Amino acid sequence: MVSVNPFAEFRRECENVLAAALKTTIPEAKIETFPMSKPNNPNFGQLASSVSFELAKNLKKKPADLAAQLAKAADKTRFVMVEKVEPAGGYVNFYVNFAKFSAFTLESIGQLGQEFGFIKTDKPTKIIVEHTSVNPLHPIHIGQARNPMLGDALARILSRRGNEVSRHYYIDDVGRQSSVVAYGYAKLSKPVPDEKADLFVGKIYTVTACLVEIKKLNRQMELAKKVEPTEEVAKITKDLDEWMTIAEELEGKYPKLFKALLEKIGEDKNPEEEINRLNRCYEDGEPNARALIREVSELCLEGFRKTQRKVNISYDSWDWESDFVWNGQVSKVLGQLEASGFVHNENGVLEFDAEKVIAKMDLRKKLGLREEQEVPPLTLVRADGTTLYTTRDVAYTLWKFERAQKVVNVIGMEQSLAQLQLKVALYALGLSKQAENLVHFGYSLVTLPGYKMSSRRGHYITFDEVLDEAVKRAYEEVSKRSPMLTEDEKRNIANFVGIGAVRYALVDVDPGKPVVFTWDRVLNFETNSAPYVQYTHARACSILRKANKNPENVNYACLKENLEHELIIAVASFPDAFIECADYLKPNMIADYANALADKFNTFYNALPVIKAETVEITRARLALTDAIRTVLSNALNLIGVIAPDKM
RNA sequence: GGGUCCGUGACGCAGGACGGAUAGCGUGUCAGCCUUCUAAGCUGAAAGUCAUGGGUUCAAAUCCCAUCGGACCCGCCA
Repeated sequence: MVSVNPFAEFRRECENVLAAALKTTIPEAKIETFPMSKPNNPNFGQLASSVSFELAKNLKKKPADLAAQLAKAADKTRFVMVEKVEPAGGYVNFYVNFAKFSAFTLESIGQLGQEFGFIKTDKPTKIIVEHTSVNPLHPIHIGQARNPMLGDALARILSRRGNEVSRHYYIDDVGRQSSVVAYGYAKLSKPVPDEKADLFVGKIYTVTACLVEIKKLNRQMELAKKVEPTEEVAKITKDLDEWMTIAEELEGKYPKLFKALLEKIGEDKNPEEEINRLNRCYEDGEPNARALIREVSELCLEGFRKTQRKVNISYDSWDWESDFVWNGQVSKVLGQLEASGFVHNENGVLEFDAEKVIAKMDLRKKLGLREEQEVPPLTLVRADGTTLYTTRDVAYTLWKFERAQKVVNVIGMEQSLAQLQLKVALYALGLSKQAENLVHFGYSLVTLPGYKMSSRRGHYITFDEVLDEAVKRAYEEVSKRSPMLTEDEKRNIANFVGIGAVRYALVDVDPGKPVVFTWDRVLNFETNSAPYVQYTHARACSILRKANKNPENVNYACLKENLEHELIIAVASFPDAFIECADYLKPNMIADYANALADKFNTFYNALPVIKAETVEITRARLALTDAIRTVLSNALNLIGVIAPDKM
């Protein structure tokens, strides 16, 4: 007998037993679903129901008496995987028949192998997962890296769930920052990078942005002094101080580049204006602007792609934001929004009245908003006629929904409001179905101790740096722990250990919680890390390798130890964990699951011999168990994009 | 000012959608375990008002309200 979800079979049997018992004892009680939970103590069995507490209320009886009654009424002749049913403390406890359940579970895992646990959904859906989408201005920094780690894990998980998943990278090349970097790049006469391209572009961006900002502040200062000298001047002075400090830092870090840009930008009276003009030309699709901005963006993306290859992440589609402006889809959607009646002109700019839509369509509850919570309006178009990010995102979202039924946007929490307004815009356009299938998967920022990372200020640690350091540290570890390995082996191990450690560390924490970046957090090679789980997997492989035989005619009944039973339950529950993590989008759960299973296996490993077990029969059964654990660890790691090695 | 998210041993975290039995794990501290399948490991000890105060309930870390503390948002930025 093979099952895709062994534990669920057991649970179903318990439910049936309980339902039948209830029918014979208290036929008048109507209970649709039985509350079933895993007791935290194995002495209470493998599943427990607190149904008696609920019944007690209406029947005015003691829960303990009801539990006893129900347990007694359980029809033993129908038991397959249930061993016994016992009342305790008001609960009805179900004990699994391990002789049968172990066989059932381990044979299922043996049969299904790499597919075990990946239960397919009843309704396969086309899903677009948009993730990363770092602006093509600077290298991906460690704060932003949380995004692809989560996004890729989500894509893997949803795809394993049986959906048709497409991974999209949205290239935001229309924003004003793109014009900033392009302006600096042009001023330097389009230099050829002498280092990784995104790093190179990032330097130009930071220095240009800084110099332009200072120039702008200086001009504002002069104006402010003429009119109202006090408050305004103080604020500008403060900003100016900050940017001057940054300028000093940048000059120290990249003296040549700084000097060159200072000189070139100095030629322009008002760089701000030049940049705005470039931005306008780009949106208009003017050929020179197009060529220039696309060139810098491509340069930067070239660097991104290298980084992505390192971490084994790929995309099915690279979507240029500018395409939606140029092909008229943005203006088309603007027209539709205007026609919806929720857009008005306010001092020359177009505003979308999200609040009005919500009130009129009675969306507050649907959107999970409180009664009194108001949603601010969204500006769609600037006075100069250029569009804003969210406006363009509406057009992009419509495009996505032409290709998928569901869209998951992996975007930082700080954009929650914009994502909400985007959704409201879909409602305004009469696209309720799409709006409901638009998911904002938000996550909190990664900060540096003391301050926020800021690309514009050049304050960041790049993802590449972290990965390189991780691999370097992993190499030192391997060399120390396994000096006998060949150089190639060490390098290979260092690579998947280092990268795995970083991936795991960024996926492991609840996305809603902020992470303060420290090296030892990301480069953890001990318990609760990818290396720990990888190591455990390698250990299991090692045993199987040394045993050198495929167990046949296994007598699973000789797995009698508590540790073995716990492991059986743990692996049998993997499908449940997978379903939950897929349907509730909880990638971090998989990391926890893998770590918990590894913990249990390591305890088992230290306590009970496999190859040198008391009898050959036990060895065979334990090998089967070890093999199942190996499979499940590997499948779990696979979901979060971490390699499960045979050896390390 | 308004809103969203968060607050769990010294530190870092899990559990929270769906309320149930003594709240898990790691780091650090202390005491141990390599002639036995990989010590990136394991065993044991000390360490908790689950931010605070109310409420709902037979039962609250979990649900509701308030307060305090932290992060983020409220832009003709993205």
